[in-house]
Amino acid sequence: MFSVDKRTIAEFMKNYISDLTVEEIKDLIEIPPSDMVYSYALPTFHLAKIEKKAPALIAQDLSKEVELPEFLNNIEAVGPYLNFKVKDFMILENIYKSKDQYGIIREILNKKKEEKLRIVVEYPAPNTNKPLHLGHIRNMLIGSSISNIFKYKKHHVFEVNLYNDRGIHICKSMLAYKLLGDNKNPDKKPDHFVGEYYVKFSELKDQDEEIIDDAQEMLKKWEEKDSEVRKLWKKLRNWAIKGFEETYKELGITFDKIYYESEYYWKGKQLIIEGLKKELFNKEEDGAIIAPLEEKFNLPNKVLLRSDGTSLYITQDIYLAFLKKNDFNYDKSIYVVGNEQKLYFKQLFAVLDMLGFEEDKYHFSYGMIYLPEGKMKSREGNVVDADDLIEEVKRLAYDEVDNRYDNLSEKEKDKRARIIGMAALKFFILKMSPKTEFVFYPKESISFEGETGPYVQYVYARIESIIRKSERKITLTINQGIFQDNTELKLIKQLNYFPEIIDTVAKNYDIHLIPQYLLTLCQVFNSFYSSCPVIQEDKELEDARLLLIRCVQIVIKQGLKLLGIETLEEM
RNA sequence: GGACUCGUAGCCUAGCCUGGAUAGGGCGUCGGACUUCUAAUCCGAAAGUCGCAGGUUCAAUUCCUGCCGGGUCCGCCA
Repeated sequence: MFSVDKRTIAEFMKNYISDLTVEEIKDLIEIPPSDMVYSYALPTFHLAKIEKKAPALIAQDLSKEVELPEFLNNIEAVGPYLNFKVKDFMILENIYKSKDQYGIIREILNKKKEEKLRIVVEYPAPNTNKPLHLGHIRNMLIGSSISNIFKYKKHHVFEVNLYNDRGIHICKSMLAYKLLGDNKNPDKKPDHFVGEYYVKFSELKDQDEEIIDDAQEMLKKWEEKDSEVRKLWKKLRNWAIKGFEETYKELGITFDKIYYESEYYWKGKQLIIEGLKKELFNKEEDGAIIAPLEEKFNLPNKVLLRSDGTSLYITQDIYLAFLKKNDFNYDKSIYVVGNEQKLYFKQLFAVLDMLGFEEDKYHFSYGMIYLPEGKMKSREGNVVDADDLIEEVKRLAYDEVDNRYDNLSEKEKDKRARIIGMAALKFFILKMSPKTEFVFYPKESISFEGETGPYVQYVYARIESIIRKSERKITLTINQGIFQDNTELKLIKQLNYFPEIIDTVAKNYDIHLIPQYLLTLCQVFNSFYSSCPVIQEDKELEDARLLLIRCVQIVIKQGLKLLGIETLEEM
């Protein structure tokens, strides 16, 4: 096997270009427009400047000068570009032999040495007083996908969750339950049950502002470990978590470790006080401890400890950073949190740096999801509930399946509905750049046509169907020069980019490149599908096309797997 | 007030970090394609001052400055 990427082309061209380094050439190489079958292109504008020759002439001269290497089909000058076409068969051979490992083929072939890192990924860190919503879904999909990608790259990944399970917001649900709950057990999904009392608290507060004092009183008792309050707290918290776990299961996510804020929130205090002793921080007249970030970091100062000496959110987060390092001895720690907390994380990381905790920390921030009526706010109840949404996409998918294949068993219909519905939901969110903010229109957003998860799954199923119907066995012994059709060549071209896409995603956290890549691949496939019959008289061509479509299938399956999306052999 | 961020056809979105081939897709609209491997598909068409104005460059959607418009955040919430 031999895998060709930008670097391979650059190393080859270095033989003919003395004015630039391999690295410089590599950075110049681009991917030609999609209607061309060339895999890579070298624009000659830079060389033109150095050599004081017309770009088109340089491309011409180079094309005459170069000796075609084994891994290329041809090299051609087109205007100011020198275009390269990677040998078709080599690409298919790479995929067919390396199977699901194709995305990391360069590592396997040892062309690329990568350090194996220990990486901690923290998400979604919900509050334990209300159910998960659409924002959490985006968070979880991003968190688990980036974890999948790092795992695929053979890093040692630890997915950790953190429960914000203490504080005034928790006591609000507790108080409402105490007053109105009649000591009932949940009669629905337990996190929804708990969430109802959070909403009920708001209603109580509308009637009587002073109820907030009772919640404060309850918080005080909680901190004093009052056994009654703790008992109530434990009951509600466990219900909430039990409910969350059902949702995690639906989404297919699991965690290696769970942190509970309640178990360590006070421990950060010690670190702050030590910092104060080292004169890293300042004590205000009223007793609050402040991190001076303005001069050194050009950030607003941050309060680390309240004037009454109690912890703030950042107090415990500072401790947690040390705790995670201690637990996992990580090389890199990733926090998947929305972009509204960008400043907060800059401040947190700055404070940690001041404390000498100079680990590799990264805030993986993503854009907020808005509703047509504005920002989602749990308190006001204008949220898209995660479980409702999951149910809805499954229901919509069920109807699609039911309309097409009425005679399937209920069990099979449900299975397909689950896999297709979840694909639609996950793909819809992951195909957009994590940075993009978007408005979610509940009725229109989930579709099964166009740029969707089911569109990609459909290609997979179509291929499976062809392979099932063909009498031939898939083999690597094909006529290597047989691919002539434009759609065949474009399909093979596209297949070659998968490993480079994976690299870019791991480097830049651009998860959406995977869905975008798969869409392009599937669009080219569907084009191929309508113009090139696979099963046919010419068995030599059939064999070659069978191999080609199997390779497409391998890449689709692995690409979707990284996104937590399953494939179906029939749909 | 300050910091950050976004503005690409009627709607949604990719490309911007690292400037280069006629700015890719999708939805919707209009017109075609199921006696042939699954039409959740494909083919074609109409639709764009890449917010506006400057600047840098052989070359700007991409980099820089200013402006206009939206959003998020800004010491004792989480």
